[in-house]
Amino acid sequence: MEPLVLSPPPPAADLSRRERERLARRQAMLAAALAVFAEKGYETATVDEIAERAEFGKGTIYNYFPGGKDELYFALFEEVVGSLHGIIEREAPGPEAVQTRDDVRDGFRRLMAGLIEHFQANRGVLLLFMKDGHRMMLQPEKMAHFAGRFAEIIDAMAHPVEAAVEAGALRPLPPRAVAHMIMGNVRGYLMAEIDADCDPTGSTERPDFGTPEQAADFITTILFDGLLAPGDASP
Amino acid sequence: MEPLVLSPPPPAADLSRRERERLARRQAMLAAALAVFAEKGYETATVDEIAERAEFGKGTIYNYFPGGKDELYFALFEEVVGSLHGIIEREAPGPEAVQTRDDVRDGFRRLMAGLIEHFQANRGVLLLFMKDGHRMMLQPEKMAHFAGRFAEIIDAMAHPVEAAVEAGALRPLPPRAVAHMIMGNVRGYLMAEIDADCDPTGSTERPDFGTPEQAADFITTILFDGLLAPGDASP
DNA sequence: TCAGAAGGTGACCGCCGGGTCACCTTGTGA
DNA sequence: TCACAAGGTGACCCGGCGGTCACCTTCTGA
Repeated sequence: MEPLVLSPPPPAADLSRRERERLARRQAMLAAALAVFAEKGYETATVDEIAERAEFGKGTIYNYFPGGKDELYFALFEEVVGSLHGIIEREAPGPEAVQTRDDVRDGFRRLMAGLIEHFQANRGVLLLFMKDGHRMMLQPEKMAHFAGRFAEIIDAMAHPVEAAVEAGALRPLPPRAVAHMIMGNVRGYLMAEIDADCDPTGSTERPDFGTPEQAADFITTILFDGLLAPGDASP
Repeated sequence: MEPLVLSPPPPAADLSRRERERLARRQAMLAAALAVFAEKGYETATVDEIAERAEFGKGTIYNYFPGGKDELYFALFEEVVGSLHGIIEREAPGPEAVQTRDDVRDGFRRLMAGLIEHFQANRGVLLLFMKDGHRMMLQPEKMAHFAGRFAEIIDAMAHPVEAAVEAGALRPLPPRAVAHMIMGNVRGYLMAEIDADCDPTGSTERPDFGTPEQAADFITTILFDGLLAPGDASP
């Protein structure tokens, strides 16, 4: 079993043994739930299997997550969206680092490499999003919440884009649309990799750039430099 | 209810009335199934609802699709993958139309506009893919089939890319990887549009280029010309 | 008009999985 | 060692859904 993101109790200091154990069990359940959701998708995953994989009785799951399957899923979603947000805030280039074309190019290349590395190490997380991200549009009240969280992430990415546009280093395009594109391409690359892994026949093309750095280079070349062969200045 | 793709009986000529009616009913069932699958996703969709929306009894569905839910889904998938393939084969620029940088740029811009237009008019189709495309990785024998179909689509798109690379109009990058990126960006744009539509709060950014032409322009600019502000020749 | 075929129908079956709760295990303090 | 509390457990309940089939409607041809 992979380690998964699932921060080990982040402010875990000075708690009674009881409380620490309770927290640890909670984490174990979330880890099992992530694995099962990622593998089966929300609908097909069963609480029984989550309980079994976490090595608890089904009832115990409901002690920790009275909301059952739903609550497990949403708790995971929060952790995941939080870590994604964290990576972007931490690794995105600041306004001072996007003044020149070379800087902005390199800044985003590094950010993308970081995202790819993170999600390669935590596939379950990505699959969780990809397989069931759309399922929650069925509950309007939750949809609003998730839309908000996603918007935060896009915003975090759009800020350096906007700064770069203002500095004249990037084309004057809508920053959030550009942020969307960048995120979408990282996601697309990761999904292609996962598809290739799942495909026993090998007819799905495996991206032939193995390391996060190579993948980020590829995406950066296309998105920032453009597909067209270099010649005189672009239009 | 939208018209949906679902080709009206393509070689519908000279059939007995019985046969024509049977075909028409089959199409109606597929259309209903597409609507329900797109709305609910495969797992959540019920055969009862498909039957109800098609205005048939549940048993009748099983007369036409003995395999039940699965068979309906896969029949749809075939239709959809076929139409996608058709669009690409029809609208992709031929080898003679990708010799110069301007030609290849414009050729792909038009192809992308065509894809976007098609999927905007047939949202259900896109959602069908997006929501449940990954579900079938659970059945290895079917997974192989779908991987093959997807590979065909990527291939169809990779051919003009390869020709353009050979002509020196595009950077020398792996053609299939590039094809993947182009498809991925079209898909990403469409998904963003759908997300925005589904989001009642409006906190999801709506892409502010309404027509397929504008959207294709945006994607073309980024993918082909690059995000970096034009200056001296790109690296 | 009627007999028979073709085929649509929905009540019904059985399974499956989310959620509950009475029971029992484990750990604690006296 | 015992009594009690804390809390983990899984057998059980029940609603929902995929799939079936005996029935009935409808259409056809004589």
